[in-house]
Amino acid sequence: MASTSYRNESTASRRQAILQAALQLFLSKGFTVTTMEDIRQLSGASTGSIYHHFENKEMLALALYQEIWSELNAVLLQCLTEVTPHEGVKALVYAYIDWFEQHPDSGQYIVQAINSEYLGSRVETLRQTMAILPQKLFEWLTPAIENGAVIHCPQHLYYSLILGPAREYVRSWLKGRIPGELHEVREVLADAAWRVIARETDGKRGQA
Amino acid sequence: MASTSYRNESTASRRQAILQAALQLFLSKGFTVTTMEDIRQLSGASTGSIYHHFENKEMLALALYQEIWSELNAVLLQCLTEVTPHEGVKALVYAYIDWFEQHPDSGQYIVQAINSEYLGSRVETLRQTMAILPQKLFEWLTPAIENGAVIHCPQHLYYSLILGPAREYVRSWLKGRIPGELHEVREVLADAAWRVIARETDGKRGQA
Amino acid sequence: MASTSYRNESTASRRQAILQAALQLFLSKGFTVTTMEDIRQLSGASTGSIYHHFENKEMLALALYQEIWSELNAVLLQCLTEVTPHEGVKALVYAYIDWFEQHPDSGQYIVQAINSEYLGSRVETLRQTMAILPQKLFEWLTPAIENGAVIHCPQHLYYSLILGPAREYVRSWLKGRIPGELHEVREVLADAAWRVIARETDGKRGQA
Amino acid sequence: MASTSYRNESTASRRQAILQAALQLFLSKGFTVTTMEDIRQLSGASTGSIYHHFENKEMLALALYQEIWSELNAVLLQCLTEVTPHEGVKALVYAYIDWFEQHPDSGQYIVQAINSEYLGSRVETLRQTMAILPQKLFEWLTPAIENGAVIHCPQHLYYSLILGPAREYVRSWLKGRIPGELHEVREVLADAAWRVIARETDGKRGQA
DNA sequence: GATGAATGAGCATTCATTCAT
DNA sequence: CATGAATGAATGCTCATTCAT
Repeated sequence: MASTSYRNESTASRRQAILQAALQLFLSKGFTVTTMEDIRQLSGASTGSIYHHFENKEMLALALYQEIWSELNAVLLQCLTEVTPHEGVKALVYAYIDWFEQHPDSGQYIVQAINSEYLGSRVETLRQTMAILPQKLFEWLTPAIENGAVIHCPQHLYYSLILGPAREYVRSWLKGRIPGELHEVREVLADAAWRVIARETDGKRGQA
Repeated sequence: MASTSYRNESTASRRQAILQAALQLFLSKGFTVTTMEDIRQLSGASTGSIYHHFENKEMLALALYQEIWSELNAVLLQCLTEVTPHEGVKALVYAYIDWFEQHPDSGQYIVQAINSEYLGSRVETLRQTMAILPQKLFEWLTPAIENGAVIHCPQHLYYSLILGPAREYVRSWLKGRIPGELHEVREVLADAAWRVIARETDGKRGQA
Repeated sequence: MASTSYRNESTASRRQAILQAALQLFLSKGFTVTTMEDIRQLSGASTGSIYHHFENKEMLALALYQEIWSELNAVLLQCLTEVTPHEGVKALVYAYIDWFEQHPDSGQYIVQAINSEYLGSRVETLRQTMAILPQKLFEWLTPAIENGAVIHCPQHLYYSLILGPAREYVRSWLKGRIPGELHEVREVLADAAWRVIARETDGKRGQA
Repeated sequence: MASTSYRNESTASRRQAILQAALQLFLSKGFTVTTMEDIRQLSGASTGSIYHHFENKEMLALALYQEIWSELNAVLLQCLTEVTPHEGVKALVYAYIDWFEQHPDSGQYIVQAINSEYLGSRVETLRQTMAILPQKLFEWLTPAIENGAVIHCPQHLYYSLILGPAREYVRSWLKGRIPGELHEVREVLADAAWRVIARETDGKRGQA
């Protein structure tokens, strides 16, 4: 019983146990079909405890989303401490891909939950949280843009240009449509990401 | 049937009304969230009548799938009466694309239902029905294969080679990811379909 | 299909088919649990046809009771044509026992149905029908009572005295509590029945 | 529990209230005809509460059976603390009869429920529970059997020999077929029970 | 007489949520 | 913070019965 981490009875991890159980159930059965009773049993928490930590089922799904997104976000934000834009961008793509490879369940959830109806109504709440990274990224890139190392384009596009391809690839990989391991394509995607936003003087660009 | 004015639903179409209501609801709310009461109200049928026609909710979803698939199937099978393989294959792709453009709701349903959990258990029942067309297609192609007009390859591949690209494109279009109208790509896809299976004597093949 | 008599499509036997199906189902599943749909399937009749012949489920159970009771009654009434009381009484017991041995299902039904709740409200209707035999029996015995061959006692007791023991025995036999065949006890019960009501001059009576 | 005045049902007795309501309804209307709504109204519990305590209607009937059987069992087991076999056996019969006289409803239920279809499938579950008493009885009798005070016979027969007649009598009394009060026959049945299993030296046995 | 589609009240059961302890 | 009994609206489904053809 005490072997699985999410059934640890310590106060702090009770919340985590619930989130962990919800994650597994939402992924395997879907949000609608998963009952609070399912979550109660798998998490080892009592009904009341679940409602103490989360307002209701929908908010639990939302909290799960935010929890996961924060983790990923933290990992990505750390890349913005790299000294050169080239290194930073490559680190970003590497980190993005590595994180999904190491957390396929969490990754699966944030990829599919955002499109689901049950979070639809709360999506506004998420916008703020999710706007942080693109903003930070732009701020971090600003010096490079100003000194001409990076192309000049609408602010919100940098994020899509850099992580868009990786995101698309990860999505397909999660759906099982792409065999193999994610890290095999890290370098290709990272190089591409840099080439897309780098202002280059030679003719390499034409090959992309 | 039409003699009594207060019967706005003829016996034959009551079943259709239920299927039509179910289709709209399953698409807009999802299978699980849709209640039999929803279907009852939208279709105008009574609870008992729905259960008279369909064993239960799951079987209603299955029947809806089969009904739609049969329609599409009939349209496609008719193409196999074309005199030349070239015309037949092009007709097939045209018909496939046109049908989805004219029946986006039905199309949406059969595309997403097959992957859903609620039909999962009954999918075996569908296999038989769905195996008809590939088989008929192969039989129809056999003369052309034997006289060398069409390439020789494993039997079950012809269907995928001919309709696979169209299917993939339609899927994306249904998800709203591709703007524009479907029929704009009919010709391209139809030509490609023929080129893929045609045994050609000149060097055109290399360009594909 | 035509092999079992109760699925014969001829108009006359349609009613019988329904009764036969109801009998089997009421015995095996019980009245409440048996559905009209069960009866419809086993009888081969349509829903409407069942309701054409019987007002509702309760009345069907009642009609079944009366039908069976009439059969048994007819058999017993015929015994009252025997010339001597002794022969008549013995014939009565013999007929009673033989009928139950030959119609265990019908017998089971009339034995248990009379105690059930669902016929309770209609039992009054049955009283009249069921009062015929005791009355006829008394009338038939009257000459013998008057000439002293048969004891004198309250009118309604003759029936119980004569057929009571056989009835009790048959009841137990039907419940499977008594092994063996019914006719093995015919003679014992028949003799006892006569001895109970016969006015005898010797001392045999004391042994009973 | 008693501190808040508006809680007329203490937590512990809510379950009992449901069982009590079910008992009365099952006896008066029968299991099939009794609805959960009936039970809800009579017990004062909410629908959800009933299902919180009992898995479903069938399991409620089963729990009721076990609850009652346990009570009777406890009473009977206590008799096995009597010092002499003679006293113990008499106490057993007395206790059996007294319990049924004091709890005619509970008694009625366990007598008829065991033969009903709705418990049929769960009867296996009951076997274990019900095998306890005969086993304990045998163990308690063992010394007396070994020292010759009690006859030697197959183990499982002792229970039937001692309580069989009382059980049969109680059954008839419950059906209303036997007038009078149960305790009037306690002594006769208790004496008989002892005489049946006692190994006696004089000729009294022949009179039984 | 026969058919079977249609009806709708009724039932067992589920489940998110509340709240006293 | 934790517990779990309690709540009751909602849901899928059943089934006796009706009725147009």
